[in-house]
Amino acid sequence: MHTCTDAFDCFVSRVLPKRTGPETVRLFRTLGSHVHLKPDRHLHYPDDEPTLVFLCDGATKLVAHASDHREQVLAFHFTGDLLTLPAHGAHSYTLEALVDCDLMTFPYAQFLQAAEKHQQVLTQLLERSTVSLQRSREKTLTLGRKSALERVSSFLLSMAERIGRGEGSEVKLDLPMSRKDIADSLGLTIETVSRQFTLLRDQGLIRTQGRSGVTLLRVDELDRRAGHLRVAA
Amino acid sequence: MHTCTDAFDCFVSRVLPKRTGPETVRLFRTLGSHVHLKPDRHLHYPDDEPTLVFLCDGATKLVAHASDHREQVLAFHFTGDLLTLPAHGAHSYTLEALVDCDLMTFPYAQFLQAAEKHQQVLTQLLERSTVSLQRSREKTLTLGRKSALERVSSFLLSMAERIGRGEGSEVKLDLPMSRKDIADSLGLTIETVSRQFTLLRDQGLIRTQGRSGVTLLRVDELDRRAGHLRVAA
DNA sequence: CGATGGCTTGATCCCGTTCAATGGATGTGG
DNA sequence: CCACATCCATTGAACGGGATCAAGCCATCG
Repeated sequence: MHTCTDAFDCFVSRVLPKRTGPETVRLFRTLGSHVHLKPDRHLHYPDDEPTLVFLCDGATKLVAHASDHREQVLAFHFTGDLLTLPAHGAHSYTLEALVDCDLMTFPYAQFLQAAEKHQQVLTQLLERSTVSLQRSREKTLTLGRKSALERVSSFLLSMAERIGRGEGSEVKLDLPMSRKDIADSLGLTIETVSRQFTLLRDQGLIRTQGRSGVTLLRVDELDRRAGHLRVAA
Repeated sequence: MHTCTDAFDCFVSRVLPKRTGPETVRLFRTLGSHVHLKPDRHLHYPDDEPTLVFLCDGATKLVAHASDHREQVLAFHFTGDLLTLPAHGAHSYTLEALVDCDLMTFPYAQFLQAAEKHQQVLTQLLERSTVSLQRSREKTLTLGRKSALERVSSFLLSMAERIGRGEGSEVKLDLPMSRKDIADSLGLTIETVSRQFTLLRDQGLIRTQGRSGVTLLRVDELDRRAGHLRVAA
């Protein structure tokens, strides 16, 4: 763990307002640490206080751990995402890399204090926190009231929005997470996820290439399968 | 819907910093509306932009609606809570009163603009948003990986924290929500929730009085039943 | 090209749902 | 203040979707 100019610069340009004074930039630099994570490794952070993480490059999963070694993936994150790792309470949390990752970490309380005089940073934190909350709420609905097929359809549509490359009416995806990760995110088992992929493939809604490649062929039909109220145009 | 000094004053004292200038208070007053909701009625709000709600008094549930008339309770709120109603996307949302409620509503974007010069308000919004996110994440774990008994135990412990009255080693609860609401919050059916209540009663962990009264007799055992990693002291 | 680990497919089981009936708390009119 | 009606909660029996257990399959990498 050392301070790396590259990653920090990435943080500055993506999170701090354009015209931030050099002394403020220096303050944030003293608070932040650069960490590189290899796939399947998790971030070590103090478990008694929250940590703010900026994902400069890569993809991660935020995992909650319950008793009996059960795991639930709370969220996936991609390049440019800003996230807060909660202090451990009734459950514990880990941030794990799906691919090689570069991230900047900050002690949450100190970061907030430093940001207090810069409402643009606060506003941005609030905005991103709201987006996270919104995603988490959608996931709550998905886990609470949807069937396996609906969950997998929702997942694919959600990934399409975040990392999909549109090609005409199709959307191409290169999933950085394994079937196990998807299952842990949707409250299902590997086997069930696999069966839903097969089902969607047999219905002609998706095409799969190898382990990580997925092409969405009929987004409208997926919306319907996902149990969405409004179907995308 | 009209401007009511009482409810607004409640908002001012609970959300705005102590020394807020009268012109700022006036600005927030022009943005906010006071609404009284009777039990089972829901708040009407524009579905294309988020709304900020301060719950002056009462208890509400935030409900997400999927296709096929399925409902998922995303969160319960109690007196003093500040919450954001999202704009409708793939799903729609309603805020419904569990008991008589007084609330102040603000257009989110305008509220944020008014708050921009007052970082204490921003900080508070951020703080409350973080708490909501944290609760939502706990719920995600609960819905994704826990059994019916664990879910109901988690629910009771969570309610104990928020509206419980400790009496010695016992905690007394007066639940404002019905079994249906609890079921919709936990991704279960009324019948299953009822069965878990019976189970916990038979095991001597809780006592029930009428429909809404619950006394937690063994918090430590409930923690264990809830699948928590750490058991409360 | 062969080994490894993840993915897919199949058979059986179980927890929570569904359907159905009973029980009991709350509230109203006599 | 009690009888009754209503609605919610509880209890029971049967069903089903996804989990579990168990093989095979095939991408990916040495």
